Amino acid sequence: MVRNANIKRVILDLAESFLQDVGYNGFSYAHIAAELEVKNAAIHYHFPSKEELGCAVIKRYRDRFQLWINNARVKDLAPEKKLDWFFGIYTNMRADNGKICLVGSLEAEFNSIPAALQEETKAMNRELLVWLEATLAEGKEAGVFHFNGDAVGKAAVILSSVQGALQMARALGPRKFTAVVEQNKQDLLV
Amino acid sequence: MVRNANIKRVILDLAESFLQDVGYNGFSYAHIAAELEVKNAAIHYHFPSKEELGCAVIKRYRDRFQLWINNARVKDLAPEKKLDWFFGIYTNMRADNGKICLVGSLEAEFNSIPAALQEETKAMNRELLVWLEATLAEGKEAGVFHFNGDAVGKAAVILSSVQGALQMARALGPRKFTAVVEQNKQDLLV
DNA sequence: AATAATACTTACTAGTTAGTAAGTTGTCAA
DNA sequence: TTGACAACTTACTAACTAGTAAGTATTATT
Repeated sequence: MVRNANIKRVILDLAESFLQDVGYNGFSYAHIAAELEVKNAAIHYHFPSKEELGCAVIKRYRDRFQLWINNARVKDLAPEKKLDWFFGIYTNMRADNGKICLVGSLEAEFNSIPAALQEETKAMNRELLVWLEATLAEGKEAGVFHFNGDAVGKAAVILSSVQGALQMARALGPRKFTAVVEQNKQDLLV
Repeated sequence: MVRNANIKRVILDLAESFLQDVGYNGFSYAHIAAELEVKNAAIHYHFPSKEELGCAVIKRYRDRFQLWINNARVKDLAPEKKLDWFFGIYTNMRADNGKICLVGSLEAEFNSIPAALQEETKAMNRELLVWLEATLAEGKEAGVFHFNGDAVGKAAVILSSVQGALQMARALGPRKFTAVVEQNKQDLLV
């Protein structure tokens, strides 16, 4: 029986969307099943436990990110264009729809999610930060980015601020997120 | 019967701690009751609904913040000392114990919390940001803070970055939070 | 045509959730 | 001493949670 060949992908899409919208503790198998007009057990057939589903979402996201940063379309960009691409990821999460990033969502609920999902979250955050550190160092070296201290500290400020800004946009409106991105760029470039 | 005269305060303390630890969807009346060695219904007696309890936590926090910023011990400080006091609030939340700020916790779960709690969260975030904007503007005027653009944008970056950094500290360790605070200070002062 | 595998549904469990209604106990004031 | 009130407990409900076991229908393979 093949009702939907991409059912596994669609479940992951929905889970990812729910994570960004209501968080890990905010959605259930019933929510996903209802969207797909199937029964709860159908979701359990594809992802036996919620922990596995959550981990699969993050694993896919990590793979996606690694594919992008190793692709020539990003790899060969100038540092300031790389940064624009990076901010674009967060902009495309649509703060205007109240979505936040996966890292922020999972870290906010960190102490009430399964251990395996905590580990995936750690790995994802590390990978994002490592790439940003390298990009900032590259840009400083090239003389296009200007900041005091090392790239490690600056990367932490930028990543945590966009993560926080997506959350802040829920309370204070999506323009708050745009303002944070613009201020970060201004801090680096002027 | 007066078993504990401060029971209401103790419930608020516990609820606040749970919010910072596991989030609104991560704790229940049963968790609070267990800590106090009473039954669930005892908590409902003091706070009929979880929504009211959540709101009461935030109201108390807002009052506390207003009291501090209107107190001479903060009001009369130099801008850079005001900022140190402000960062101190977040440092005292103890990132090393995996705690995050209330604003970040509630905004991460924003789309799955009651409307009244969303409003409290909005008000709290606004008040923090307004104070930070004024302090940054005051410091720039006095020549002790240096940043491009206006205080509104810079305040948004700083506030969202410390909010995000407390969450990031869960995945990458408490030193990540310290690094973000130090980088923010360096960006402003050097 | 028989068999096996896939992708489900039906029906269930045990645990947790917020919340309520009614009864109990201790304290205090008239 | 009586009664009112505060602060509970007991006992419950209806809804939801993740997860499972067994059965069913469709499709692919031999």
